[in-house]
Amino acid sequence: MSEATRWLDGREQDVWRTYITMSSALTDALDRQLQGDSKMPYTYYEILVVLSEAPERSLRMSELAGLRGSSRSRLSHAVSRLEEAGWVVRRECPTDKRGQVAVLTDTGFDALRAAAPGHVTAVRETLFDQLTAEQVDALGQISAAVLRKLDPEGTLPGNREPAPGAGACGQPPDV
Amino acid sequence: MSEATRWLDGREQDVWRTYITMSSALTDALDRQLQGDSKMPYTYYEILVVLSEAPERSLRMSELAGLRGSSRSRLSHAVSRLEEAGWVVRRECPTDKRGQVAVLTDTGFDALRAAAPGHVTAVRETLFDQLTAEQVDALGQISAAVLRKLDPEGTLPGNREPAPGAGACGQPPDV
DNA sequence: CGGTTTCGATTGAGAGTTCAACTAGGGGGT
DNA sequence: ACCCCCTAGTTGAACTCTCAATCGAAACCG
Repeated sequence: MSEATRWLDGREQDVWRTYITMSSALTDALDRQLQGDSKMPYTYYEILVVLSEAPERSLRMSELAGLRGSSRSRLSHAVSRLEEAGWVVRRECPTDKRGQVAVLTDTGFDALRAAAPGHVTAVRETLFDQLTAEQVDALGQISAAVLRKLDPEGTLPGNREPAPGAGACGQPPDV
Repeated sequence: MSEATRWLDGREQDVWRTYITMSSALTDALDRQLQGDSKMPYTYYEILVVLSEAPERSLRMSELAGLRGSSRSRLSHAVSRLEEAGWVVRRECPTDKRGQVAVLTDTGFDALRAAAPGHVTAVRETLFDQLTAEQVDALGQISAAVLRKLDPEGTLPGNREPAPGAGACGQPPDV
């Protein structure tokens, strides 16, 4: 606090402004695409993806929250909403009576399978099709470096080594 | 639509997951820092920044919305909120009776000046301090490439050539 | 064991965003 | 003038997210 602020120089300001504008425009575009085509916000899509890859297509609430870097409260609200849609159900946890387990239903899996192609196509067209192979590599390294700072423990997906079953997001949902 | 979906390969999935996780964690962190230290969400901070750089520290509502890539509705709600805080006032536009002009107040400017150091420090520590000079360059080019696709007309800040008075975001607010 | 603390999860209120109306003023064209 | 349409901006409802408060269940401890 006693240190003088290290302001950004001209180049850094340019990069920052361009990055933050691109970043919000990109998530906006993906959100709109999913909401329009599949009636689900992007954050809910991510929940379905994570569940679809989990064993038994089910996860404890707090594991799900941790994997998604979202608060317990947010997840609780979200799962309530997904339950209304019939895409997820809550079950009691057999080993811990405080716990709840979220399970992806068949309907939810179908909804995910229907939503995936449009989403992946949007990601490919807006992001990967605009970049060279070297830029894709660079983006991966840059993201990993920043993420290490934001999440030193490496609990978020995409941080540290690729997770064991890490497919997802861009893959066709497994049969 | 008749084309087969071009799914992401393993490397692309990794990059995408890492990027999207980093990106949301970064905006979350910045939002939290600003909300905690300065009682304003990041989107409102951006509005104050844009206003502070405009001539007379004032802009038409729709110009402000365009520059920020946000909807008119969103901006209208936001300005209402900023007006309650005493940071912005609305004035009628002299040349167009439909129009409204948002003007940054002195109080608003002081709030911005107070918020800037903490925000810039957070950006520097989480982003720029984690990257090499080459990576900063690469990030700028990657962001610009994706933004060209998302905003072909180049109306958003950070797209196309650096705007005339483009300082902002990382600079000490001008006296 | 009883008592306290911590943990897993939910709830409700408050704030921000989106979307679809809606109001009102400008700008042609005839 | 008049009519039609487009533009600028606002509004309210529905939805998501955050934060603080809450509650029951586990874990810990003397």
